Amino acid sequence: MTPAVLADLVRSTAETVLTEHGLDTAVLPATVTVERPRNPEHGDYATNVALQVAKKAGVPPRDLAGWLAEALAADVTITSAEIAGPGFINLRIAADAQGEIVRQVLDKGAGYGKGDALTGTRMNLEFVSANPTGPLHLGHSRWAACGDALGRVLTAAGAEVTREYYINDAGVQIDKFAASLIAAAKGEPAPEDGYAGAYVGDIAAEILRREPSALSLPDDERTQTFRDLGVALMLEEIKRSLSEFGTEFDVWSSEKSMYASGRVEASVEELKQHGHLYEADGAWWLKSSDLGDDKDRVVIKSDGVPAYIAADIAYLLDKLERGFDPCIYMLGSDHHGYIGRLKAIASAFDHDPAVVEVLIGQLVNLLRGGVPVKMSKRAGTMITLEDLVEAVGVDAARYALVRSSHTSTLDIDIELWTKRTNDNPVFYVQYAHARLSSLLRNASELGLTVPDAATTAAADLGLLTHEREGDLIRTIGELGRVISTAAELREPHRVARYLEDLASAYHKFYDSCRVLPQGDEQATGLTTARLALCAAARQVLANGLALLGVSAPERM
RNA sequence: GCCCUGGUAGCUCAGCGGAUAGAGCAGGAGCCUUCUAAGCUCUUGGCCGCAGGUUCGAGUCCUGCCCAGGGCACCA
Repeated sequence: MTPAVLADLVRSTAETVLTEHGLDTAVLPATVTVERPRNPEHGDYATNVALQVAKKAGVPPRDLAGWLAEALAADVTITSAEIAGPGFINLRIAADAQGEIVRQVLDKGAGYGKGDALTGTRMNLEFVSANPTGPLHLGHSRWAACGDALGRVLTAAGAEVTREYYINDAGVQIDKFAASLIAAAKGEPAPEDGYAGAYVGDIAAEILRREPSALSLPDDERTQTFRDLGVALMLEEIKRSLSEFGTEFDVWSSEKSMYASGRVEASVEELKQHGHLYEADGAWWLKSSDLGDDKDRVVIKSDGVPAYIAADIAYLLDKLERGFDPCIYMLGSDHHGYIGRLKAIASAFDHDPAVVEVLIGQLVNLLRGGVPVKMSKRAGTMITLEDLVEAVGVDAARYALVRSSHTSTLDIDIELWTKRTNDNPVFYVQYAHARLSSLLRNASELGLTVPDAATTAAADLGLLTHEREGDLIRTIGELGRVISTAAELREPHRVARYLEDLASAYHKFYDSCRVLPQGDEQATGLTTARLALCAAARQVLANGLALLGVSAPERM
């Protein structure tokens, strides 16, 4: 009896009950809420459906709850159904019915937890998109971890996801970068407004290694060489950092290519023809204030050069033409002003502005023992992704970044995330997986059969009646809902929190339920059932960690 | 001035309108001849920033205010 099956049972029972009392079944929601109560005394599951529909149905909630409870209690899978409070129904599930959750995990394996809530949606997920003018810093790291995890979660919920990185390889910042590289190559200090940091010197040196005569080229060619090689090398390094961080992209889009391919010109022309652009003070403006934005935006500057937004327009149109809905942008809080203009652009192309979905991430601070870490060897003042990974490792870095809601600022304390105790959530969760792996290895060494998809039928899961067993099974049963909720709300941190609950449920089970026989004891049916539960718990931990891109170690 | 995001235990943070608001850490007291003690158990600790409103029911939704961070370019 999975939560979804239980919800269906409650709904269909409610339908029957309403009909029997001559009431309209249309008042029932499409899916009724069945949740695990915080207080275990309130049962295994509880439903508030009577409270929800009583008013619409025109009956007192407790009366409706009473009828429903009586009908539910008649089902063989339900051992008790009691009315509580204003009209909740608290349910207890028969152990063998509940054991079906374990069977389902073993049956589906790595696929357990996947759903179809988002099946049929083609999503574009753009994240990181850091300028190729410097290494990835902490803010980018947050998006690398959250974006990657969100991509995995959305995919698990059935969406078709394209992960995309937009390379700002055109414009003024790139020119400044090139100028900084040239200065560094000459051994001169960085120009004002240029890029400092040790990496500039490294890249300049690499350019000179590849093109020893680069400095003596004519000005135009020299700038061109340093710009192109510099961007290529920086991008290479960014890609390597991301790859080592376990974050992969499907599509790398280039701002420069938006111009080269004529997309910028074409999309601007299209806006003109639709009457969304007007000329004033020698510039072309997008009439975005008519489309929900705060103000109008200059698209073509009075000197005839397209403004930055021109490429954004071309790029969004490109995404829309590729058929994505929604187009998700993960941006730092300093870019929240983008929301209005991006939605305005979508509107200008006759799309629902809701096609543009912007997630705004707050800052990340790095601390050591409560003291802010300030300097980075590499980037001068910024702390880089590689600094973070060097300090705590990939698993802890990813987990720390994805564990909290991206809407709140985040403090990551190096001291905490390198601890090997349960202060450190990633170790707590990984330890549960390692502990389970060890237990299952020991079972095999004892010659015991650990139930799998093929042999699960032999296990009598109705023997799992201990409170801690039930709690662990029901927690395992939540993965599907956690994934669909995390996907729909775009909140991958829910997966991490869930894993901590699951690890806790497992550790508590482990503490009070002996699995393997000791001494001269013989394995019993309970041994087999508990091994099945352990195999399922391990699978679910592994599935959840995979969604976060964090490893599930066999040993620690 | 306008916009965005926070404000929940000493600290770091959960909490998709539900019951007596949670976890970890920190403080206090316990549990290893036995499957990994990187674990578990008990315990101390709350005007959920403030004030109204909607609701059978508000930490959660709405309005106003206070505080903190960020943003409001013919920059990218």
